[in-house]
Amino acid sequence: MLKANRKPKAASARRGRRPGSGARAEKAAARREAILAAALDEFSARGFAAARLDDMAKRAGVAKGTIYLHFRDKEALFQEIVRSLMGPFVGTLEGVFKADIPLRTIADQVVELFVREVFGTRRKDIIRLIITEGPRFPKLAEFYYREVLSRVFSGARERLRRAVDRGEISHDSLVRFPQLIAAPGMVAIIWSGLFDRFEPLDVRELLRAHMNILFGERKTA
Amino acid sequence: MLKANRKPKAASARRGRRPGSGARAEKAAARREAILAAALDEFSARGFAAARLDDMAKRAGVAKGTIYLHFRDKEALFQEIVRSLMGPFVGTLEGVFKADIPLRTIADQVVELFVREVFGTRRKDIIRLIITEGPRFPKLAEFYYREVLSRVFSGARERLRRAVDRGEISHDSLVRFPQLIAAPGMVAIIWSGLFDRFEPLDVRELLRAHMNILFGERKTA
Amino acid sequence: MLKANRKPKAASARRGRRPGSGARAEKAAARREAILAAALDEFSARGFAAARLDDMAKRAGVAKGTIYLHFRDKEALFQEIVRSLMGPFVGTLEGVFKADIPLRTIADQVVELFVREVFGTRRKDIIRLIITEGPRFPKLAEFYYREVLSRVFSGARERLRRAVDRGEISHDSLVRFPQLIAAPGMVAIIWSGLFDRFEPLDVRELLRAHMNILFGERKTA
Amino acid sequence: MLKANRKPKAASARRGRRPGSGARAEKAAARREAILAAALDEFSARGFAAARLDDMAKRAGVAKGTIYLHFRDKEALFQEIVRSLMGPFVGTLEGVFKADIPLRTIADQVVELFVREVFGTRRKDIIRLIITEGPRFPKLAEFYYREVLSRVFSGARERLRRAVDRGEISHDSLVRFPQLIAAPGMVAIIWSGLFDRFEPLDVRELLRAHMNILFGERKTA
DNA sequence: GATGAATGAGGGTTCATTCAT
DNA sequence: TATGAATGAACCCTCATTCAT
Repeated sequence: MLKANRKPKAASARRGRRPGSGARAEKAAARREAILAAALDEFSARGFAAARLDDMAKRAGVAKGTIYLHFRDKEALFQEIVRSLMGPFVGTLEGVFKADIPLRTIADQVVELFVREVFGTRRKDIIRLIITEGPRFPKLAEFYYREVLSRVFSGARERLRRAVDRGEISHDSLVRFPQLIAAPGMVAIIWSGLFDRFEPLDVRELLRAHMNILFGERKTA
Repeated sequence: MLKANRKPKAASARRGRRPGSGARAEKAAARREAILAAALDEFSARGFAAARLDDMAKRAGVAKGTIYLHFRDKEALFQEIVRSLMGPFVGTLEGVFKADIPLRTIADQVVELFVREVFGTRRKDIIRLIITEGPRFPKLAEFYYREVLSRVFSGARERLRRAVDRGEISHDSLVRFPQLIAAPGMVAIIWSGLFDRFEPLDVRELLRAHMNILFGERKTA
Repeated sequence: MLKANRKPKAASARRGRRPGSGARAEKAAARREAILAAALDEFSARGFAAARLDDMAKRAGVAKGTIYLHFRDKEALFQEIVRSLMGPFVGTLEGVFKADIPLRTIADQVVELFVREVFGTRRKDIIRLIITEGPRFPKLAEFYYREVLSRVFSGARERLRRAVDRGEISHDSLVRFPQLIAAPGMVAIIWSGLFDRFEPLDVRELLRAHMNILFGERKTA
Repeated sequence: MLKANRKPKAASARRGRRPGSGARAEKAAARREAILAAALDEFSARGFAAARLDDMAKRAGVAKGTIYLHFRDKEALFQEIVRSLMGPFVGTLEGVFKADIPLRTIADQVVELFVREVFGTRRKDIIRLIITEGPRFPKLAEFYYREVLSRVFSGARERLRRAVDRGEISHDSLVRFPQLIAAPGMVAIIWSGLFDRFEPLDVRELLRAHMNILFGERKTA
């Protein structure tokens, strides 16, 4: 399941199934994952249009036709990458917002989570792909909005409203515009793909500075 | 010069020259602009790779071959769009930073400038294209960094440093990371292309809220 | 291997292997040959630049894309035609020069060989193509010089030197200029493509007359 | 009139015409010649198909459209080059055959004529073009056969027949195949375009050796 | 299921030819 | 007459998708 994911092919191994079909199913699943990983590489490197199924197949160690056994077409494969990688991550973020900890601590954790679990993994590439290819893939944008953004924003807004009520913050701008919290993270991803060679960006410091402005100064972790 | 430009064909009319060659030059310039505008439409709608020169020609009312009289190839045409539209805009921004007005006023003007001169024009599309296609066009990213970003950031940093010295702001985070100022604008552009149909974003309000957080509350202009 | 070749698809039939892959390999080879033959037709008829891959594909009974499974591009296809047809022929000629027979007999055999194996086959077209397209294909000319001409001339010179030593001929002009031996053959090929409809040329007689002048009269073989 | 020709634009100047139209006609003729010369350059360098009218126009110092004022199309221009350059040369050759001099002397003169007036001038390029492009231009081949070859061969045959009658030569092979006389010259032209960089050819020596074989030894001129 | 050879539509680019000026 | 901008047909090559093995 690409690199950013866990539990690879355990499901069938845990239960005592017929070894034959189980092994076959496992192999099929492994292939599917290999294809997804290879496809992400290629999509990231070249963009949707320029990425070649031939290269993905080669990279995944399968024949070109095999891809079509797992995905209807190039577009379906592309969308499935996003689906399979971003879905699992949402829960983690929702958990942070629901934890009974000070807002400032949440901010710190979100920064660390972003740096470690997004910027440091393939999820960075996924988000970049959503940004770069999304305009041409309405269904992808919709999926991402429905399954990721709306849920994350919803959790964030809830917690922020509580923060306003409790006096942790003095205005409701962030409730109205949670985008203001996420914006520097997005910009960091864009920047890294475009301008890092001219002017590298210390993402963690960028985000910390941002959180300090939003929620008040705090010593470095 | 696409839509965001002024003075169409005045230059030749002012001087008293042979009508023939002047009219021809004018028409050539008009065609060039028509091609640029049509190309921007197509690039915006489909992305660089999927945009067809055939469609651009049709939209511009010229033959396909005519495009090659004005631009070496598809890529040169693409880069020229960015060049011709963003270049002239940099000076305006630099002027704002150099004006002898309070930082807070500058912030307001930048918001208005962005809303009116970027978000309300084709420049929004240009920036979106830089974001979406830049990763595959190193030269484009370099041009944009060199001719736009570095100059704007340089002007901004200078003014911000003065603001720190004068006590207009109490920290130097924005000097280190001018990206923090621009981030919501970028996010607004991305958002508008991806999620506006699910959740429209009031860009002016977003940016104002952001400036309020960065530089302190202020009544609406 | 075009028409000048033998043994069609026997190789795989002889051994007892999986019928599938063998048949596939055979078919692939057959297609390759069909493409080469069709391409030679088109190149001969129109010249390199004007020959269309589309026509070759149609003539070979394959799709246009199939050509690119076997040859990198139009030029590679062109060079491969020359390579595959002329290569095998060199050895035959070399053999004649090395045989322990009188020079005059060699001359007769060379005439017959040329008439039967060059002028009567596609090799005539190949040589014509080398003459007509070579100036624009330095690599082709080089290949032909290296793999064909220099080897044939080398063999010829060696035998001619021996002939001088033995007194079979009284001068060394042909050692210095083996081109003098080949010239009428080349002219015959050129003539046949340009002027045969105005004045047909009896190639065998032409070459015999030439050999008679070079090596002395002889009754017809 | 290309380089190999004389008397450029004298015709009109000699007679006392209206200066206006005369100058105009002269200029037109000069342009025509410039175009022919430029076209020969380009055709020689790239072959008929790959030669670009654009380059010819540039090289001739005229606009592209001007070419069409003098020649119907690319093909007509090509044929006209051959026509205008080879025509004048035929008479010279015919004269040599008719002169009252020994056959052996004629042979020497033909060699010198070829080396100086063909191999050392643009006529070499013309002949190469006839060889390389002729197969695709039946009308060109016909013109060349009718206006050049048949006349030259006719003159040569006549003289050779006389030579046989007089006992200057003992066989009639050359009467039947005048090509045998010309062959090394043709081969020299082909060779120079294909293989000179691998193995340069001393054309004069080649032709002298050839004539020595055909007509008997003779000291170098 | 897995393969990869085969397909053929599609698009960027070139360039001979035309024609308004 | 001369120009050269404009045209658009033509063609090479790519690559997503199919399907016989």
